[in-house]
Amino acid sequence: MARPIEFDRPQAVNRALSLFWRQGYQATTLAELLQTMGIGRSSFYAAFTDKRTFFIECLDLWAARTLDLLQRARTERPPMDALQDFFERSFVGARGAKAHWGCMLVNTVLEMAGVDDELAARASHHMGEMQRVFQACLLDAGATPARAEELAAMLMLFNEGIRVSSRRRLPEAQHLQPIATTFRLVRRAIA
Amino acid sequence: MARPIEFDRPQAVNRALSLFWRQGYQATTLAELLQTMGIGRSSFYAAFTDKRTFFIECLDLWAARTLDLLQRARTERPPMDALQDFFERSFVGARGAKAHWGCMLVNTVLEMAGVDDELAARASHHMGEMQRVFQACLLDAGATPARAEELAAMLMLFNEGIRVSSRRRLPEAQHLQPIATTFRLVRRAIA
DNA sequence: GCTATTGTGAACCTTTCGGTCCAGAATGCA
DNA sequence: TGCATTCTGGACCGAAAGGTTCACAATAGC
Repeated sequence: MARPIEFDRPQAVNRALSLFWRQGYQATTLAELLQTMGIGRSSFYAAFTDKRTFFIECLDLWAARTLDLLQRARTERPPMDALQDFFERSFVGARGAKAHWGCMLVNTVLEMAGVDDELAARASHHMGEMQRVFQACLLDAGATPARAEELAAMLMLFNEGIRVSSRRRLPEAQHLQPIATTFRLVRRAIA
Repeated sequence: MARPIEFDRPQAVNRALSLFWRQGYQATTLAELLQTMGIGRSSFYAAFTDKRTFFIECLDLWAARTLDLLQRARTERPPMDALQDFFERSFVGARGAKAHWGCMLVNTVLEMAGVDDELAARASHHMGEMQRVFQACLLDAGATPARAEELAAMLMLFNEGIRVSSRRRLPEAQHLQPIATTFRLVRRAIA
């Protein structure tokens, strides 16, 4: 054997993911990626094939993590609380700035639809998986199957809206109040 | 005097606007614009300064037209019907394909936030104007001022969601049903 | 019909993009 | 210690981006 990989792969991926999340695919240049990741060009191409392939890896990772977060919350609290928390966290954001980055899936759908439909479709597919978890939460909360499906579709629409809104940098009150309004209506529709 | 402008300015702007609407700012190249508009490079720069300035002109035009459409509908039907029509039209789309282009304001916010904040803020500002019209419709429909403000914020969130969803190319039923669900809830909240 | 004026097309420029290549450095093993 | 292996930094590349320049062409006024 010879020289092993010298950079911290997961850390480098994490840093790059943040860039893609914040700026999107097109606006993120290779030079920025390399600087953020702290590696050279050839190391990048040796490890990740190319920019587009690497973006897909980041996208899938983001989706897996978000899905996992939602699933875990579902085991720790009442299902509707887990859902509402998930939505509110989209604004407050665990670590400040990320609150304004929206949802990488939504960002990707809007940026790439009509430009690179394969990327857009992949992001859209992950959103479908999220919607299924919404539906499962609503079922747990006692909704009928038909009602759970209907409300899950509505919540996904709402999720998309929230993720757009969170990129607008409005006063925080303008964000949280509509969530409260919506969940009040949804909870009532289940009961 | 000498040679007057030889191309049809409004027509050229319309064609370019469609490109920007569908593909966004970054993915639309100058070469594509020129070909679609049917003019040469120097004519473009003479008439529109540069790509970014021209994009702003298109963005403002899109916003003005959409606002006008909504305002006009408000004078022709009951206010809640005008609103619901506006939302449903976002999917059905007067002329087919445009239904999948979403909302140029939403698209711009998501593409440019964190990349060109001035463009994102301008799009966001126009969305604020739309929200004020939503609010006026709700007032006309008999909501109290406080309730109208609350529901308008919720509808704007919904609008954002719908415009994202419309770019996902899902089966049409998956679109229209959540709108019906939502408006059922909103109408009940007013009464 | 001549001339001053001004819009136009095409060639050109600079920068930056994503991607390739290669010499050399750092390791594991004999 | 020396050799084979393989990862790395940086120079390099062609393509394409947005933007500029300029000679020419078409008009209006005389």
